[in-house]
Amino acid sequence: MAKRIVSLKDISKACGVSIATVSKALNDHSDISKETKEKIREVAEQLGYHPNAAAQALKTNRSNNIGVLFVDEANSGLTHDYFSHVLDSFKKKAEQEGFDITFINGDRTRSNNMSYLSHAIYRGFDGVVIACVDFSDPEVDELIKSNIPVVTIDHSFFNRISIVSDNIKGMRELVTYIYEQGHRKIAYIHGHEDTAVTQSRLASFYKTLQDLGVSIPDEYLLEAPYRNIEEAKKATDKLLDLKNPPTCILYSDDFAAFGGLNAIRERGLRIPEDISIAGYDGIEIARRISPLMTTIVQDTDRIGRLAASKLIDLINNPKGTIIEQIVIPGTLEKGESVGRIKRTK
Amino acid sequence: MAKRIVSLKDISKACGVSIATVSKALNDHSDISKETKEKIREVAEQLGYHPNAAAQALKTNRSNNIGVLFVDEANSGLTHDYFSHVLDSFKKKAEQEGFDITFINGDRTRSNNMSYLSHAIYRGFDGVVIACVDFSDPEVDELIKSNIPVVTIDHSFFNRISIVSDNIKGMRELVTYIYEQGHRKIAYIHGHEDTAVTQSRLASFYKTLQDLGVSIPDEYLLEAPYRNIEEAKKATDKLLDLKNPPTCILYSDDFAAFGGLNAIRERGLRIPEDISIAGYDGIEIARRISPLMTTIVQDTDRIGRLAASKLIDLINNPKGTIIEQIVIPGTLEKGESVGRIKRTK
DNA sequence: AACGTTTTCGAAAACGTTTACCTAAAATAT
DNA sequence: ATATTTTAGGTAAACGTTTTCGAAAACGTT
Repeated sequence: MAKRIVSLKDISKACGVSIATVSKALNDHSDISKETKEKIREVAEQLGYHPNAAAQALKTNRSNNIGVLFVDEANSGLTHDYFSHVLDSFKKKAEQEGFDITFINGDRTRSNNMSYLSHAIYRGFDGVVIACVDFSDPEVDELIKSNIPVVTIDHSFFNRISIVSDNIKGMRELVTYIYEQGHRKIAYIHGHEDTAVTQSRLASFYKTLQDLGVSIPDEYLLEAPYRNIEEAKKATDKLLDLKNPPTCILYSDDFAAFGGLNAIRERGLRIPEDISIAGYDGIEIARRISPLMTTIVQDTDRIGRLAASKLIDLINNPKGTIIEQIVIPGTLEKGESVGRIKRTK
Repeated sequence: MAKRIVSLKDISKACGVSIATVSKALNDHSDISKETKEKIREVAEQLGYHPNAAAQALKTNRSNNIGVLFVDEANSGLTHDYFSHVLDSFKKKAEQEGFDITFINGDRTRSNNMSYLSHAIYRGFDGVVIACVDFSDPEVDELIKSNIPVVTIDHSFFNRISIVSDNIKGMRELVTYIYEQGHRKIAYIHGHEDTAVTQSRLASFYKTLQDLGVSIPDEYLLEAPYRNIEEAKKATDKLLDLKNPPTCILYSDDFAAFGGLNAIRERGLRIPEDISIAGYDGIEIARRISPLMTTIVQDTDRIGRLAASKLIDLINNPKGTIIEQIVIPGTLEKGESVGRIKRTK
């Protein structure tokens, strides 16, 4: 870097005023005259001045930087459809409000090892958003319990703001719709049981069926990892091999549902004529190719935006911001992968 | 934040040594005795000391932070399959090397407006990686021409390191394979013409056909935005309506190819029996559902990793790092969406 | 015993800001 | 005319580091 970086001092010298005056002028304080301000701004521009985030952060204890912890089972929230959309929306909102986004280091192998919290303190994040992660991780817990403003997504903690997709309502609507199409033999290949998301959906699945007066055999419930086409296919095969197979299969997500689709097509069965399937999430591809997937479209845009906006509220007003759990409803996308069954009673 | 942040000074007081000694001990300098180092580290740990990135950056002019500029036409590199995978790989490598990743603000509407370069200077990024962007944007140009270490992805600039996917070879292999399957009437619905990627593929498409002695009518070439299922479908319809329709259609990417698939299925045609299609990128879903897409799998993992590793080389050794354009080959995934045509000569 | 060398540490400046407090002049009020 | 307030700007400390330089102490060598 041959180029020296131009600082307030350079401007102050060029303008014949003090450094303080320059700082105040650039920050539009009221105790600097209009003329001086203009002069200083002009010179700053001309000299190619850029403020120095590090110095500002050091002095003000404000980094204008938000830490993001997005990790999924596969250790990459980035390539995860649902979370990448949430993150994208979060990022847009945060940027509008003048914040930058930095990832909280997910690599546990590096030499200079730091816990999530250490990392957040080190970088001086004004706040942190957490999602898509093993919330039982003690490091995550440490971060959440710290005094850094935090918002969690799809998992709630005591006395912390969270934004969660309404899995209860989503699952209820989905199951009800399927029921209304005449299905009574409904299977569910759900995700890993120890996540809050799975638990909500599973509970709602049971509850809805019970309310509808439908009872299903235990063998209709299987577990397969989220977003895993292969495992979902295997589970589907198991269901199809049952003496009394289901007429409709729910999956943990749209991706997994494609695994089911593979299994079903491999047997020469048709969707939805011979068997129905439904996904969850509403990722683009599922809503664009045939058979259009019956699914719950999660409002990733709103989730991300709200997470950012609540976090920023919390940053700017730690005492005054109400701590709440915000539930964002999804919408049923009927699609065409669930067919109508004539009930002969 | 009621909690005072513990600094070197606190440690120095607790240990009865100077701040300088603490700093040196923590940084493992050779002029501090083993005993003192141990003592200091112990106290630091016990006091819950965390270094302050801002202070370090201010003093050393090193932020250990890399700026990422990933913007596509839809203004979100994050939800873009190809780029999110590249970014994910980049991030992993960078984190291993002790760097954090911060997005260079993409929002041009915010009040505190800054150019990309301003933003990079403001944050003191040690380096910058650019991809997925309108490279004709003057702001991008300004950033690239600056003296900040930079690596670009999928676009090359004079005297700058770039990592590019081998679109020439990829397209050649794809077209050659299709040719070998007997196709002579090959159409190409390509992406927007002013990107380097499109130009490479298009040139290779022409060249390969010429080498193979195949000539195709102008009407076989259409443009549709990348990753746009709707537009790809429309373009496909146009091709299918031709008096002399193609037997195989290439798309700008796998996503667009699904648009073609829709158009084709809507007419009751079968893939690949009645018509063949091929995508590009090799995104997961295309390789997992039937018909398995014939496509070129881009090595996103290697592209991201190399971009990070070259950028870090450049950061650590600005003079000594060779400036080169690294070309990463993709691999042909034969899939099953391109069928064999019996040639009756 | 005298000298040189090595080891270990500290003092202080510097990085680029912000801000509490001060001062001098100008404007206003009495 | 003086007293008071307002305006405009400056001084200097502080944020938490790193690093240069110097100095004292310990050690080794003749």
